[in-house]
Order: sequence, then structure tokens, then C-alpha cells
Amino acid sequence: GRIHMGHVRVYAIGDLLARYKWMRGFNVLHPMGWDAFGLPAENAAIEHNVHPAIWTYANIDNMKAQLRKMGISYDWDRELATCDPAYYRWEQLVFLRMLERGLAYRRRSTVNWCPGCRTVLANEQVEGGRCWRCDSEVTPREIEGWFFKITAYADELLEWCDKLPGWPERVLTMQKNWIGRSEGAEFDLPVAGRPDLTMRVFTTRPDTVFGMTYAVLAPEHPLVDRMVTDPAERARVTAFRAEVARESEIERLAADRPKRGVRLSAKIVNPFNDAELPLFIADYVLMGYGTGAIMAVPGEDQRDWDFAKQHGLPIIETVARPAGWTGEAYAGDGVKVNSGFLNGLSTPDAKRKAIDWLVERGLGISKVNYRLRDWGISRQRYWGAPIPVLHCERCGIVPEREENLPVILPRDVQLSGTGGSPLADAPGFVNAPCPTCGGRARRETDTMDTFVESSWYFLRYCSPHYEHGMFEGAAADYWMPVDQYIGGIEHAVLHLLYARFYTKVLRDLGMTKVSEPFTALLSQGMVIKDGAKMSKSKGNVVDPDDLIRTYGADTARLFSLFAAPPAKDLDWNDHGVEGASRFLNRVWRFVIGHGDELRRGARSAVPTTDASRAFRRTIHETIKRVTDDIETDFGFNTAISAVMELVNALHAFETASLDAVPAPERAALLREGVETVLLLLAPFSPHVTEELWSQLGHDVSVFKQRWPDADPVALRRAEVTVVVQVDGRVRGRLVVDVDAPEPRVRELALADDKVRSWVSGRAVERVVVIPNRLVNIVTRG
RNA sequence: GCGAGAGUGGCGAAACUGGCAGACGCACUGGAUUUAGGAUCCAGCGGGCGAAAGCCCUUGGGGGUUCAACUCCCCCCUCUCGCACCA
Repeated sequence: GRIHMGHVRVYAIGDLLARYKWMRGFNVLHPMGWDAFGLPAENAAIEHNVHPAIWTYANIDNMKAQLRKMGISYDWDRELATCDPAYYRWEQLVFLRMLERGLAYRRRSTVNWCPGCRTVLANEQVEGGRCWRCDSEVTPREIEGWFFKITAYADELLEWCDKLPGWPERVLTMQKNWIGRSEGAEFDLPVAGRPDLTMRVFTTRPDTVFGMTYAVLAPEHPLVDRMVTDPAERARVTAFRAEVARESEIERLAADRPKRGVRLSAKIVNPFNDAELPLFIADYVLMGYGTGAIMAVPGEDQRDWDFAKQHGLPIIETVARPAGWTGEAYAGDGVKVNSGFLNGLSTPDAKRKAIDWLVERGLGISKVNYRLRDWGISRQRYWGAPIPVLHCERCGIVPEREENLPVILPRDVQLSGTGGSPLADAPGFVNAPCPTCGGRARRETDTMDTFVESSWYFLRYCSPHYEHGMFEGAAADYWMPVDQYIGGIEHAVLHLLYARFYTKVLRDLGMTKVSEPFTALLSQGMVIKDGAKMSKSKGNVVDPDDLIRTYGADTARLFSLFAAPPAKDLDWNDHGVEGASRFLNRVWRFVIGHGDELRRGARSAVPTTDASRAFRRTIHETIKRVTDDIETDFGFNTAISAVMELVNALHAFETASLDAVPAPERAALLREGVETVLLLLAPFSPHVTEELWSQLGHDVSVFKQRWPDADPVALRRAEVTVVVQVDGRVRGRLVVDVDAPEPRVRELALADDKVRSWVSGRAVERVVVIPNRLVNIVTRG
């Protein structure tokens, strides 16, 4: 509803880059829009009895006003809001296309159910296993819902992780791990005495099959019901299932807690050696991964080891342990032992041979599995884009006709936070004729996950008012992919993976040529105050409006860029803001105070004194530093400190040059220094610099100037200071010619009085010379 | 728990590819200016010892590699983000 310092920070970064690229001559598209659907609006509606649309648009007005005060250079002509039917109609269309191609499908899945409110809860609405509103115990419930088949793109998403050099490595690593590709085998375990049943398992370690001492089914596995016939056993299973259902997936997978399980009366057979083995259901096996069933090899898997120890099951080692091994399960590679026809092979060879053995007998296949699951997009909520399908009594699920899009979200719906999907209570919306047979049908009442809207908005920005499709091909071809995306690290897997997936789907629908939406990604850190994330409940918020009122937008922006590098968390400190303000005032006073002299100064001057040359070198070193900092690693904080140093040098030169430098030369150099400061500072603090630029007599905006280039002549240096170490400790310094030959530097270092006093009485064993930098004299004795 | 990061003065931080640890800024101290306060300017400012020159110690903790380690390797601690219906 209100912008906070986190927004100030991320938008200051974006605006800095936009203005910088603009000054470098690029055509920059710098848009802003509102990801407006979602749970918060619905909660506000319930709490304050205001319609989500009214609440949302009021917030948009607020935030827009605040952003304008910050002076961010957005192209407001491209503004969009995702809750606008003119926006979401296109994702409804894409939904239909995905439905045709089987990329959108319906299946059952488990949700959080509050029996008190009789509604589905988001994870965020579950606190300690209870409903945040009514405190009822939340139970799992199976419901039908819509899914996007992101798993069909798992391999491509993974491959592209290695082709995105502009992304932070840590984000790519998280995505790779999230996709979690693993190669292995899938095969059947016969159930003893039940020729009608087999249990299919997936393993990444087919080489360890001879170490199988038991097998496990996920408690929810449908096979369990077919195996368990005895009423007493059935009761035990039911009780265990209820227990497991109360645990979160995180708890079930936690490696440091006892693994719970129930032994079934049925037994399975290891096809490799016909051994009859016990079968369990256990919490650490999930229905959602692999086949929901595993062969357990405690010798080589720590989870299985823990379970085996707790249940007194045998452990067989099938890989020779490395010398000195003291651990429990050994997951590494090695030579196979206790493994029948695999004995003596290496782990990779044994994997291949075991798979061949299965394939030859028709018992199993080589299989790749992913940790990634399909994307559940159904929400039993009001404030979202309607899913454009109908349920017909006769025809079943029928897509809405394209010409009937958009399916508009109705306005008059009562929101209570209880009961089923709010749209189900809007008869005008729900009841509609079947697009196929014209008979009675009910509209889908689930809405789409808001991550769907945020998966393509960047494409819409290319042609935000286009009415014949999601976006105009030519415009998207011109602008896409996004050259610089900026967002929080919290988006590392979900949003950023969904947007990548959705872009690939649009490509395969022939709508765009790009395979990846974002060429470069900057993940910025959070804004922290007093050791905690800024939040109302902690009472540590800084309101950007107050800050802008007191110090102006330029100061707020400058400080948020100066206080920390963008990828790091920023620790907010009111005193620091004071410093940024002081710096801008210092620049202001200098320009105003020297206005006449600066305006008189010539455009360039050849420095004739040492002081002039040194000052001009500082100017051009600063240009180089600031440019490199922005270009190579988003080093905005060090870029600002370089400009601060230049301003310090400007003051020093102003004083030192009074009598020492001819007046025209001094005026020209001061002007070059001041104009450089303004140009370099312009993307950081646009208002002050623009004003001062015009005060200097320019009538064209500072942002229409070329970004300065460092003059190589000014950068040239004759001498450097070289540090001299004795045994790794600094004992002196030498001023030598740049690129002085090594033997000469070595000789000078050894001849230095201070160095000699440290070396005397010891033998020089070695002298390390790092050109233009350092000499280290290593002694013995 | 799993996956991914981070940890440097009183504080925010800097340090190219392994090469002077602490740039720049804040806070603080002293001085100048001022009726006073504010603002501004000058100087000092990691810790210990010292009058000073200087010496020793110091980058979460412990080990290692190297002429040289904030940086590379191993073990440990703490904090942050994500974990699929918050977005």
C-alpha cells in the first residue's frame, strides 16, 4: 500500500542504470506496473470491508504518487495493472492454448484445509499447524485443481542455467538444485505371494541393489490399500497416515529426527537375488517424488541407515569403504563388494550393468527423475484472473471460446474468508451456457496463481496497449529479452523459474523468439534496521515520504546506493542519510560559490604545473573508476565514494591552486572537475545535478550529455610507490619509475636503509618482485 | 532438516587475478569561526605498548597451503534467504 525503503532501494538502482545507459546513448525502456492480484487485497477486503479493486487502485494511486516524488524516470505511458481485464485476458488465451497442448491439466492434489472456516488456506495462513483466523487445526485435503506442466521443460530450464552468464551464480545453483535432475533406474519389485501386484521403485543407485534389506512405500501410496486387508493392520495404517498428514514436508524430510514407519505384513522380493524382504510405510518417503516407493539400502544411504538402525534391520555394505572411513552410510563411489555379478566393478560401471540386467529381462528401465513438480495454479480465491473453462453436465470440462474472452472477474462478490471459492457464490458468473452444447454449465470458480501474471508482464511492456494479442511481435523482437532485471533474492527459484518456463511456452506457441526472458539479473538485498527487516510490527520502518520531505529524493536515493553494495542487505542508519545530504550540499555550495569562475573557465586546458596534472589525473581516474564500478559489478557504493574523493580533491585543488596555477588554467580545470562530478553523479542524484548543470550555463539537460570518457593522456603516471616487505612484513616504501625493470627494483629495495637494518645478520634467501606493487625479501637465520 | 548466501574498527563498508587490511562515509574527540546553537572548515580516530620514531596484535572460531591469505583448502559457530497456496 505504501512504498518502503526496500522499494526506494531497488528503484534507485533501476533508475541509476536506466539513466546511465541513456547517457551512454542507448534506447532505454524503463517501465513500471502493478502486480495487483493476490491474497493481501482479499484480506484487506475482509478486514476493512472494502472491495479488493477499490483497495488495490487506491494503493496504486498512493504508490505512484510516491514514486513520482522520487523522480524515477519511468515511462508512465507503459504503465499496466495485472488486475485489468485488458491485461489478464491474454493469459486466459494462453491458458486455452496450453490446455490444447496438454501443458495445462487437471488433477488432484493436497491442500491445507481449515475445517472451521471450511476453506483452503495458503501456507502463509497456517501458523503452527493452525488457521490464522479461527485457530482450528489445519488438515490436509485432496482437491482437484489446475496445473502447468513445467516438468516438460525441466531439461531445457536446466540446460539454460549454464547459458546465462549475466545471472548470479548462486541463483543458478539454487535453480539447478530446485530442478534436481537425477539419473537412475526404475524397476518393479514383485510382492511375495501376490502375482497380481508389483511395487515400482526409482533409485539413483542401481549399483546398490544387492544391499537392499527392506523397501518402503509412501504412506499415501495407493498400493498400500490393495496390500492391506487385515482390519487390525488397516487400523494401524490409517492411524499412521493421520499422524503423517499432520507433518509438513519439511518435517518429514528432516534428517535429524527419528524416521517413523509401520511394518506391513506383505513382503517384497529383490529380483536380483530373489531375497524376500520386509516392507514398510514411512514418513520419509514422499508420494510426490519418483514413484512414491523406494528400495532401501542402508549401507549406502544415510536415511535408510537411520531407519534400519531404529527398526533393527540388517545393513549390507556393497561399496568398499575408503581407508579410514568412520562414517555410517557411505554415499561415495568405490569398488563393488557383496554384489553378485557386480562385484569388482566401479560404481558407474555397476550402475550401467545393473540397468542392462533389468532392461534385458524387461523388469525395469533407465530413468531420469526431477525434484521439480508441476506448477499448481488453482487458487480458491476471488482476487485473481478467472480460469477460462466451464464444467458442463454433459460435455465435462469445456474451454471458453476465444471470442468470449476475457472472462471478467465479477465485481459484486461477498468475501468472508470462509466457505469455498468466493466466485461459487456469484450466480451471475457461475451459471453460463456450455460453449459446446449450449446446455447448462458452471464456470470454473478457481482463479489463477498470481505468479502467472508476473510470468509475462515484461513482454506486455513492449506494447502495453496492443489489442490484437498478448504483445506485438515486432515490439517484443525489438526489446526482448530484458537486458537487466532487478529483484530480491527471495525470487531465486519460484518467480524466476516460472517466468523462464512461461517464456519458453510462449516461444513454443510461436509468440516470441526469445527462449529466456532475462539476460542479466541483479538480486538486491533487503533493507534492515536495528538488526531486523523493516516492518510495521517491529516499529522500525522509515517512511520514504518523511525522508524525501526532510532531505529530498536525491539524498534518499544517494544514501540507499551508498550504504551497501546492491546485492548485500542494507543496514539503515539515520546518521548515514545525514552524510549523503551533507555531501550533496557540499557539491551545491561549491558550484554556486564558484559560479562566475566556472562559467568563465575554458572547455579544456593543458596542465602546466604538477598540481594541475595531479588534479586532472584524479578527474580522469574517477571517470574510469565510476564507469568500471557501474559496468563490471554494480559497485555503486564505491562509485559514489570515488566521486566523493574527487569532490575532496576539487576543494584541495581550489585552495592549493590560488597562487600556484595561472588563472585561466585554474578556471578551466575547476570547470572540468565540477562538470565531471555532475555528469558522474547525475544518474545517482538527478535533481540536484540537473539544476547545477543549468546553473553552469548549459541549456541542454545533463541527461542528454555523453557520459565522459577517461583521457588516457591524463591517466599517465611516471612513478609508482612500491611496498618493500621483509619476511612478509612491510618495512619500507620505494618510489620508482613505472615498469622499472625487476633487477633495478630489487637492487633499490635491498639498498634501502630501513630494509638493510631488518636484513642485517640474516641471509637473503629469496626476493619476490611484483612489478609496480611490492617487493618481498625472504631471509633465513 | 535440505538448498543457497553472509560474517572485516564504535557503525555502514573498501581491498584488482593471492600482494600495504580498514579507501569513502557515519559517530566520536580536539581546534577555528559564531553572542549562542546549528551549519561550515581544519586535524585526529582498529587494539596494545610508547614522549616520539616505531614495535606487536587484529578480517566469526580452530587447523592447513604459500615468500605472502579477508581472499585458496578442511572442520566448527552464528546470522539471512528459499523450501512449491505470501509474492
